[in-house]
Amino acid sequence: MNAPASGVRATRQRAAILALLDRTDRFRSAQSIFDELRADGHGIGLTTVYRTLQALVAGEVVDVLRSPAGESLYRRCETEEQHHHLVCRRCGIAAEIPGPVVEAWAREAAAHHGFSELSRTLEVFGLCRLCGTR
Amino acid sequence: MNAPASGVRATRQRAAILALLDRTDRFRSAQSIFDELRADGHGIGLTTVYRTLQALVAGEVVDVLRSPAGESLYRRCETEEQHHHLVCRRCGIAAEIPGPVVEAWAREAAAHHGFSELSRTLEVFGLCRLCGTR
DNA sequence: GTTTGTGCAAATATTTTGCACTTGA
DNA sequence: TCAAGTGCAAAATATTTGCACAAAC
Repeated sequence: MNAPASGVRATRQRAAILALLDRTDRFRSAQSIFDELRADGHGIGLTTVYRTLQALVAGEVVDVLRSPAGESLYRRCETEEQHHHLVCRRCGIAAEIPGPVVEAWAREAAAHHGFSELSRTLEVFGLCRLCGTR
Repeated sequence: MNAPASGVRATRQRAAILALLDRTDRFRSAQSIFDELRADGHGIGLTTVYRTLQALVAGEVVDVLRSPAGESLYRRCETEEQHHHLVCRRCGIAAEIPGPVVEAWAREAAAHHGFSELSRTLEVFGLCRLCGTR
């Protein structure tokens, strides 16, 4: 009657993805993560990259956002608290900006209109100092 | 030497799309707009729906946003001023909420981090009073 | 009559899924 | 052992594009 010890397994692929995410501070697409891992000689499939990222997002280990172009971009969270991102649309570099102000504002607006079960989406895209200069 | 009067042409299809958008207050997908027009007996192609919506967005005649599911949703703007939306994820109904607070906040954060050429994305998804009750 | 719009079919892009095989605990 | 993870190929989804034809001005 032992519980089957269900849980996440420590695989080579998962470790490689986490390691890559840890050494970058940019939002990356699944494809670009896949490409880099392949270039680094890791054997991994694109499907696995997608599935692992999905799991990491569900576990709140990484942040996702959709780029204006419609791609999902992933990055490791720096803070535990809820926050938003200021993302460079050219290089993907991002600053985390705290969100209490917007939070309060959104909650108030929602209450006013009788909305429930909110899920916010606030991402500010722009050009970072470096990319904006070029 | 007359200028070729370049501009948007008043076509049957364009009129049908605008009429539909005028008589609804929900965010609609291109596909659902297409389906309804077809059901109403209008001859129109999905491609045309996409292309027309694109043009209307460019002309700032309609608002677009991406649903959490990754679809583009379209609705006619009610106000000229910049604003955000509180969108029901079930029925697509939406309230427009003014954005000066968030605007100021975003601009400040951007300035602080040296970002330029901003484009905000703030949409709050939730369940409207009706859908939340059911 | 010329330019812009239309619509089909095909292409693209991103992400997901079926399924047989591998691997970690 | 054996449930969980992997990866290929194929499917699914949403949107765009090439091109011949039609419609607007």
